[in-house]
This record gives sequence, C-alpha cells and structure tokens, in this order.
Amino acid sequence: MAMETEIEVLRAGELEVRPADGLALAGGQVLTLSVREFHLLVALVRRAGGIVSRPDLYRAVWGAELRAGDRSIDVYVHKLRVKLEQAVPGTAWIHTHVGFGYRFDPAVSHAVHTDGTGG
Amino acid sequence: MAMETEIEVLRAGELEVRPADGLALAGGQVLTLSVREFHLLVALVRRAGGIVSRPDLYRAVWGAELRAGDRSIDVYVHKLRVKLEQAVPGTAWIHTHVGFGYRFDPAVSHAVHTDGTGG
DNA sequence: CGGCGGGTTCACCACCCGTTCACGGCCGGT
DNA sequence: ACCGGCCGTGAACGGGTGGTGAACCCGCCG
Repeated sequence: MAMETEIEVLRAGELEVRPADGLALAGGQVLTLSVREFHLLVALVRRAGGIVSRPDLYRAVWGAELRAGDRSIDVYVHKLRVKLEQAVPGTAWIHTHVGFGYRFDPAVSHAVHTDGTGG
Repeated sequence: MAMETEIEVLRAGELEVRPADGLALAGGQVLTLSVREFHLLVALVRRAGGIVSRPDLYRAVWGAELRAGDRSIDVYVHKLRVKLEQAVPGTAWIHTHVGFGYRFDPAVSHAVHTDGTGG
C-alpha cells in the first residue's frame, strides 16, 4: 500500500480517539459511546488543555446555538465522565470551570489536588 | 519466484478466514456459511477492531448503495452471530455501536458485568 | 412440477438515545 | 441568613435504532 489512508487519530494520555471511525479507546479498551457522547468527546479532546465554552461546545456538537436553560451539555458531560471513569478508574479528565466551560486534561492526575491555598 | 503467499488468511482470535477459498473456521471447526454471510464476515474481519458503518458494509458486501429502510445487514449480522455463537459458545465477536455500525472484536472479552447473585 | 436453500422484505417490539424536568448542593452577593 | 445563578445528577418521556422470527420470492435440482 503506497498510501495508507491518513486517519486522524487524537491522542491525549491514555485516551485515543478516531473521529472518522467513531471509535474511542481509553486505557486500551473500547468505549461504547452514543453519537452525541462521541462528538462531545471529540470536541473536547480537539481542544485538550484549553477551556471550551458551552456555546462553543454546543455549536461544535449540536451544530446550533445554545439556548438559555438548555442543560444537554451538562447531562452529556456527566455521561461521558461516567464512562471514562469506568474505563479508567481514578482518572479525572473533564474539568469544570464554573462560569467558563469545560476543559479536557490528558494529564493523569490521580490524587493530585494540590490542595491549595497556594493556587 | 512463485508467490505462494498469495493466499490471504485472516486471523482474529479463534477465527480464521480464507477469503479466496470461501473458508471460515471458528474454534477449529468449519463454519457453514452462505455467500452473503461469508462476505459479510470477511468485510468485518478485514477491519477487525474498527467500526464499520452500515453504508460501508453494504458497499463492501452487496456492492451497492445502502437504501433507506434496508434491513438486510441487520438480518445477516444476526445470522452470522448465531452461527458464530453455535461454533464457539459464549463468545461475542460482533459488537453493535448504535448510530455508527458494527465492530468485529477478536478479543475474548467475557465482559460479564452481571456478577451478582446470579447463580 | 414440487421441494429446497438462500436472499429480501415485513412486522413486532425491546432497548437505546437525546431531551427535558426536577431536586439539591455550592458559592457569591446583599 | 436569604436569594439567585450555576452545575451535578437521577429519572421520565417520546422517538429512533436495532434484534429477531417469519413470510415471501426466486433460481436450482430432482
């Protein structure tokens, strides 16, 4: 094969996502995600390390403007966290930034809450 | 030199498929498959580990575009699962990814989550 | 012509998904 | 302390998706 199709593969720590195939692996095992869950994960991982605002997230995944009072994002972030957690226990990947949005962090921060008054 | 290795042999766990010969073995025993069933199995095994969408599957096996409402794939996946199951009981190879397609997984994952009181 | 095996379509329905609601905790402002 | 906004989370609900048995159609063979 001269040209193997250049499949986009997003990697973030123990997570591997193939947007084109609808496939996501965490800690080596396949995640069973719904369409929404998958797209949400992709949107977050694409901007790993950065904060994605709810309106942006909604546009990226739902393809529409976020309406006031719509809690869909919260619900799906929760579903995603649950599945991620059960795939790789103890790993917190999706972080909430109150008033700003969510941030996907590939870093394996088990109990690294730097407890900090320091900051 | 003669390329005897022309004969393609797909292996995935306990499954062995020879596309050229129309032969498929599961757990050492020969599977009795119809043409459609066989091609479907080949298409899935060729992309073992990855998700194959229904349109892709239909193109690969039927050689045409999947029409809306066509359930042929579902029916044949079912037939395949039945024969695979009776060849090697307890092994779930073909996984459904709702909204995405099917995935052939060679791994013998006895993912028995229902470990409860179940006697 | 009748039986048979294989492929397609149909019908029924259980389950999954996406949305929305409801309740409660946390935090900042007054 | 009270209120209001923001978020986590469990659950209800309606529609879509896929599992499955069976009818139907057709070519083949005796």
